[in-house]
Amino acid sequence: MPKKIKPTEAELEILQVLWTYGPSTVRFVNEKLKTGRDVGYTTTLKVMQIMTEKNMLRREKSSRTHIYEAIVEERETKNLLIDKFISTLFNGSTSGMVLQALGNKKCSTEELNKIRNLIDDIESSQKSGSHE
Amino acid sequence: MPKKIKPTEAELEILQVLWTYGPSTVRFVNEKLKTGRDVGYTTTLKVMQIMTEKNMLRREKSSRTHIYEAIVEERETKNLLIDKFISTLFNGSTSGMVLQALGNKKCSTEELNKIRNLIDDIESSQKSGSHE
DNA sequence: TTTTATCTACGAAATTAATCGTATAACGGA
DNA sequence: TCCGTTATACGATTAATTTCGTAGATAAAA
Repeated sequence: MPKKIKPTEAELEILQVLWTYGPSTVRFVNEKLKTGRDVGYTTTLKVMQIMTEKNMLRREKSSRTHIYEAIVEERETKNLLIDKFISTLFNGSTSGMVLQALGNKKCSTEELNKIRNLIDDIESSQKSGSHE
Repeated sequence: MPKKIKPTEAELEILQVLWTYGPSTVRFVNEKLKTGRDVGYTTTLKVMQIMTEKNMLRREKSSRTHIYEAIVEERETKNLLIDKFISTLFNGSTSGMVLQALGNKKCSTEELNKIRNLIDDIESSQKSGSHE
């Protein structure tokens, strides 16, 4: 099998920064984290070093200031996390979770339309049946 | 403010059982958990006792076999968890998460229709504007 | 060239979670 | 009544996570 992906809370925050902004320095990541909560520089450094050991990040250390990049794939990782979330909290029902999420938070009309279009796509491709 | 809800993994599993099946014994909950993974009876007991101390569960101890019931409200708790999930992993974009969830897992046509209907409802109530 | 600021490395404390062993009490059937 | 089963209580351990202080190296500024 490939690999077990089980990032901790702190690791997820860091991954999200790296996925969003691309390869970054510890300083940059720490600044981003600090917008949400209080966290020291060396704390972030340490976690990122550990993540590198775990092969979740890759590090470019040619210059004194290292640049970190996420190795773990964004889509794949998030899919796994969503799966787990849904199976633990919604007895495996994707629609159950989606219904609650949509009922809960407000989306713009535009966003809702995007979702509707996706649903249309899924349904039509299901009807045309073809694949499995 | 009301209360902080931050259940651990193990606690969430237990809550989900209690939400799904209603007030239950430790034995029952443990049986349910064991369908997914290996976990000892006293482990489950201990966690449920701790949850009771934390006021997440209420316990009826009139008979020798205690009955536990979730105090924390299902919808509210799940909303908080979804919020956190979305803000950590999708930079706060509900639609981003929903799109990925739908793209990821398969839903039945019926489920997709339920979602579509919900979207319709939301949009029409947004147009009629009225409230707030 | 000093001094000051900024990095990484590293160790280790503090916290939090999860797991289980053992003790003890109560119940139920033979 | 006696024994095996099933409960809860509780302590303790293990493991994982998070946090940060300090040291030493390098760069930049004065």
